[in-house]
Amino acid sequence: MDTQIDNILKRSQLSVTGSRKRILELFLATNGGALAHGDIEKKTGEKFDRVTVYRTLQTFLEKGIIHSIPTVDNSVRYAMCKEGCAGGHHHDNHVHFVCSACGNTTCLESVMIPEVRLPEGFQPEEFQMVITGVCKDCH
Amino acid sequence: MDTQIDNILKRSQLSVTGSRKRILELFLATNGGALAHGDIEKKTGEKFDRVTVYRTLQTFLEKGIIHSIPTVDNSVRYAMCKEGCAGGHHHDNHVHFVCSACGNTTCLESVMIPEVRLPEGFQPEEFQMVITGVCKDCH
DNA sequence: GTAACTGCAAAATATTTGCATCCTT
DNA sequence: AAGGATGCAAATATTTTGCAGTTAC
Repeated sequence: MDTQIDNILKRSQLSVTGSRKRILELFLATNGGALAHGDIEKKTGEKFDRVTVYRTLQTFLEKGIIHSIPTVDNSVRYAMCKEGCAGGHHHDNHVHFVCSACGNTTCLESVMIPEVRLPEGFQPEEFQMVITGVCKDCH
Repeated sequence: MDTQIDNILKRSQLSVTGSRKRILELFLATNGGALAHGDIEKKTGEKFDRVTVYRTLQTFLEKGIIHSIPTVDNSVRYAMCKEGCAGGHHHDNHVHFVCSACGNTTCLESVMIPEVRLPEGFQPEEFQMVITGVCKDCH
């Protein structure tokens, strides 16, 4: 019997392997939160080679299973894509919230990015909005 | 006689030195555009030590002369702060546009970030909005 | 069995730190 | 003159690449 995780991988034509399952599981467990590369190494229990994590993230990114989130600090963070995200093209039009207290990034699924009017000549393709502040857990 | 550049540095209680002037000049010349660390090394004519660039950017950031811009790719980019940005606290509430063709980042000073309504318990402090697409020069 | 994935080693990059020297005030 | 800034060397950290061994299908 296939689990949800297996299905996600198969849908993207990826082999179902231990590390992929573990990492995907972590993303699901984080539930909308964002993970940096370092988080993944820690939270999986340091079982994988760092290289495998890099490659797995890269693969997930290409297949559209996860997307990267822009942050003001250097860190690159990833979060699971919701339905509607096909490989490459994301309709990831919700707001990301970075907590300055706990450092966690949350996808605010309920908050859509509002429309903006761009100056003449600018052709938008993708919108990203990041709000920094104090999240509801650190309040 | 003091130039604009000298004034900016003095206002932030920084010594007026060659590298700082050069880097600041570059930011002014970029006119709202954003620079990645690599751009600065290139465009100044490779005159400085890489370390100096790192430290200068760090200093400018602390003094509030520049701010960092979040991007979806890993790169960290910086742009000049406008008046109203004191050290640490920026009122940098305009939209940033990243061109997928030429790679340049532009501050769209005329485009304000619209208000959004956050879920209960989230206390916003800073808003960042990044739009990716094709800029007016690459159109 | 074959193609794809992983882990190890090592290379290539990027960033930080220490310290002696030089420049700004 | 004194403190801060720079440049060099080197230590760290991060990310990428090659390849042989292993695993999924």
